[in-house]
Amino acid sequence: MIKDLTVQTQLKSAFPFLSGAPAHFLTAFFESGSIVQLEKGSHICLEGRECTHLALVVEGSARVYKIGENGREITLYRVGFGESCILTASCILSSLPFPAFAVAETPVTAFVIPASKVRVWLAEWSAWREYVFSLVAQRLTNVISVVEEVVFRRMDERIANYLQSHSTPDGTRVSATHQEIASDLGTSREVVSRILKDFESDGLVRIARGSIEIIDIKHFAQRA
Amino acid sequence: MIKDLTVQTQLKSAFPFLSGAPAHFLTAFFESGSIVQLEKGSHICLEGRECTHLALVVEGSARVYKIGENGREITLYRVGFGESCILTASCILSSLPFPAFAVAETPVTAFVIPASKVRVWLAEWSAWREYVFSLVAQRLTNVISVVEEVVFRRMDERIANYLQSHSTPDGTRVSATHQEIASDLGTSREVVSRILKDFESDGLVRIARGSIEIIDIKHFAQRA
DNA sequence: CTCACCTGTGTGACATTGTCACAGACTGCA
DNA sequence: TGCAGTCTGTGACAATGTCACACAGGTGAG
Repeated sequence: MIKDLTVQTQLKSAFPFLSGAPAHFLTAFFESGSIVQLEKGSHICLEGRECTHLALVVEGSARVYKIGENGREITLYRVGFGESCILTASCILSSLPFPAFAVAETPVTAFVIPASKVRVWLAEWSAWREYVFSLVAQRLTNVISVVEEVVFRRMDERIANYLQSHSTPDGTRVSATHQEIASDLGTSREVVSRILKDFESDGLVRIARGSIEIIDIKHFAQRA
Repeated sequence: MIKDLTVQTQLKSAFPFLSGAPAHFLTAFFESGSIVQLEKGSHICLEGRECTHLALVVEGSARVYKIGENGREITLYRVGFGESCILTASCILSSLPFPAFAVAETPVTAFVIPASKVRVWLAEWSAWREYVFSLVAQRLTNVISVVEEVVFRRMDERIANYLQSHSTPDGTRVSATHQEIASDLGTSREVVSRILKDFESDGLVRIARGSIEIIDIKHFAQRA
């Protein structure tokens, strides 16, 4: 139950479908859910678990990933501001177990609503339905593009891309360990180290402990 | 518009959500759509195209796949009896372009309904909503397991699995060319040939043109 | 301060998988 | 029979994954 008006305002800004919602839905929405705070590193959903609640992220970011027997990982997608752990929704609706892990990468503030409400609102509340549907659809196309990357792209290209999209706004620095990059891309740390080393000897980047500096942005972009 | 009662019966058996549907939905359903026949090999959806209709498969099977620059392919999933090209639905709902190819693997009979109806019924018809939702959710978990396979499993294991799940009921024969197997698994024909050859020299299978015979089911199962 | 310890990175050897260029083998049809 | 198209086999090499281990930098305890 959310009574605090500033929190309500915060939720409205994160979830545009709330603006313009009929008053009774809005009331029901705030009444049914509650705000939870998750520490960095805490698990949100566990593989194989049933999902009884849906978490809508108000602040922070969570990583949804798969993990192999050997300990290698691959990130499927991230859940951030205004999004929700939609795989949960998908489990709620198809009654399948959750097929991956989700972990908070930063401290996460989320609004949590019970599965039963998720279903009911889908029937009655068109904006809610569209929100959920389009999120699931986006995840599907998203995961499909992960498949495409993994199957068809070369590792150096993928790493170059990764560095570009994770760089500081000026495009010169990336804060990440080799292991973190490897876990996102579904490869091993050694491979990342090796390829970064190649980039470095080509004069494209400078490697430091825990960060990479892109020193030849123009040529680097060609690799990506 | 479907008037033929035997066709209506056929549709009802393929799509259980029609049984027990309110009469006006049933009428609207049969009025809005039409049956199409697709030849084997014909394309259903093309990558990057917008989707204006949703196809519900009554008979036959279609393959949804990605294709890389080098011509390599990987199958994301198949659409068969009672299912629908749900990626289309997902495009309809999120207004994203279709991110893959779909092709009829056998002659396909499908019931085609316009995108506008898909949306309208979602709001009003709970059985329809559940059908569409759970299908999208299934695809999502499905594609996620493709990612898992591709990233974490060894090729020999994946091929062994493939042969098992595509074998005749008695589990002894598989009708497929090496290229077909490769296209499903997202690898190249040479790799499939090589690994099958290994299986053959281990006495597990016998290779013929266009088919593979599993001659040591017990030991073969251990590879999978 | 020094040392043990933890995390992050570098490296070589080898296995697996992908790519390329061909060769050969089988099938259906003229 | 001979030809064309499809399917499979093979060797060389490149890219990636795995394993074992070395080393470097920082940090806290003593």
